[in-house]
Amino acid sequence: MAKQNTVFKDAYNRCLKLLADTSSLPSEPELGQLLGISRTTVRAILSRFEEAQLIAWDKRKKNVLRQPRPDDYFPTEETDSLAEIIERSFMRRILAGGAEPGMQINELELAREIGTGTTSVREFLIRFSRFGLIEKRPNSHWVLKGFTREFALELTEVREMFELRSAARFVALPADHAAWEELTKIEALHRDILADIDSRYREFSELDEKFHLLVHRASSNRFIVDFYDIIAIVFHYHYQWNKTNARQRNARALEEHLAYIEALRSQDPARAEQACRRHLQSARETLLQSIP
Amino acid sequence: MAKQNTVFKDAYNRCLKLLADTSSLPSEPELGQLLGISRTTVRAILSRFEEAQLIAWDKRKKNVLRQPRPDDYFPTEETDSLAEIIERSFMRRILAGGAEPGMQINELELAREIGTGTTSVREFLIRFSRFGLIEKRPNSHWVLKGFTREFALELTEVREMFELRSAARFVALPADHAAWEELTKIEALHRDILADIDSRYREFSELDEKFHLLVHRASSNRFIVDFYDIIAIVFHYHYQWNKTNARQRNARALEEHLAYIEALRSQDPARAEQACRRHLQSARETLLQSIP
DNA sequence: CTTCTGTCTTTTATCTACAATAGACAGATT
DNA sequence: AATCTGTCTATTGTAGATAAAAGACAGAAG
Repeated sequence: MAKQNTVFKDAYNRCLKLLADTSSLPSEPELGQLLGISRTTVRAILSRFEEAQLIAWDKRKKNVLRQPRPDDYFPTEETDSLAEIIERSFMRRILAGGAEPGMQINELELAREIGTGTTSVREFLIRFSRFGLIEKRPNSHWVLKGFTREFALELTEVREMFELRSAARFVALPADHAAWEELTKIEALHRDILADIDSRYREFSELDEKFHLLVHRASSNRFIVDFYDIIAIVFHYHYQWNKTNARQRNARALEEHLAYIEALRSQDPARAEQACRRHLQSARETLLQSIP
Repeated sequence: MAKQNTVFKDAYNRCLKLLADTSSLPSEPELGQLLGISRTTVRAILSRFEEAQLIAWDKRKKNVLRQPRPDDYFPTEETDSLAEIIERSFMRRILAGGAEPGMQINELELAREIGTGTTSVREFLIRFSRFGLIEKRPNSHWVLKGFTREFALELTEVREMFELRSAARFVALPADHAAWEELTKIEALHRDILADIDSRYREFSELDEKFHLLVHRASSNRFIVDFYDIIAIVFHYHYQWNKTNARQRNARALEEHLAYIEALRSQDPARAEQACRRHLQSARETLLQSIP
């Protein structure tokens, strides 16, 4: 195989859902827009729809013949891009599995294990190296630096610098900035989850990422915003395999977020800084506690 | 060609210099250490030396037969790694040439132009993307974000945060830390260059990088240290193609560095901060002036 | 005359192949 | 006993090939 057709399969699945709601599909360019793909792929999907007797397709007419059945969908495993597969597989090895710092990482072995070519693994490692967890020895292997205490401390140090600066910018945002509206939505979600914490605490992780990213964006600084990727990925995977006290931890963070949000909304720099510091402090402690 | 033998050629050239100083070469492992290469490559070099009648090689005896001549060396163009070639070529296009923000970057075209395979170009772009100057549209081209005023402002904002923090750490370094000794050496170099500024001002660039890297290292934070790569590469290439007032600019920076170094050595946090701020301020102004 | 479709070309994502380089091991040498 | 060399194997860096996806353009349809 030269290229996985995951774009096609994923868009096909999403297009099946669109199809469930109408009696005829829109034009090819419009579908492309809607699904975020090129017309080439749109046409591939339409062809397949026709073959599967889902639509009757003649030029501009794309009439729906029947509702999609569950077995019309491609299995979800097939819709993940190779990069996602490699990322998950790799993160499991280094964050969940007992990966010792100093361990060598072998491109070929990794590729064999994941069942892909070396090129993709290599490109993943290059992209991943900016997270500071691995390092390349030229003409030789990669070295795992490990998800250690020092790593967590260095990460949180920068995070705190950046988030404090971003929070300071946030309170100075003009009243008509879209971020305020976004903040309101996020606040409401916090209250929703908190009201039903026992069954919904798992949704916190995603919300956390959204909230902090919103704050970081206020910095209008690409380096600060980009750095948040590192934080997000580390927290995402780390807590995914480390669920001790998840309910309690998330409940506390939700409360802190609410105080933080209120402080931001007050537009008082000192209050915002204080609330931000308090939350970052406890986030840091929680992270450090969970590292052996 | 599967792999360029630049490691071999570069090490060959360096080994020729070693050969000029002795009548017999050390053991293979020792040579490997000295040149930073594996024994396989050492043996390849020794074989070639033998062919070129430079040495008589029999097991442990590697007697020098004659002094190397200029034409024994490989031309320097052949000793640059592919990554270096691609980097230079690319940086010239985007920093020197009139590259408009929003311009599309095409892997295939770039590869053809440089005369290399797409894989290497692709990997370079991935590595380079962390500098915030380009961005990938998945399944499609890269977009040049451009070396604009905003870029410079965002870069310097983070730089200032990081360097202030690092300088604060520096003054707190224990007296026996190797950084102090390094600082003394760097200071001496500053004075040397300043004493003969008219003919040596071009050496500033390299010294500047060394000095600031030393300061950043005091942070003991990999993210801060790694970030300095971005600053270094941007300044390096930018001033390489932008030499207006280079002599004057460098002289001023040298003076500021000396004040900054003295402040660091005083171990007084307030003085260090002040000197650091002053220098960063003028570095920022100089950079912004040079962007249209 | 604007938007759509059919067709064609170009580029990207990925695999495979192979020379350069690194690295391992056993026997030779000091 | 320690270090070195000869030989062999494994991995990396890079090119080239190919299917998937993007994108360009002319003619068709509203």
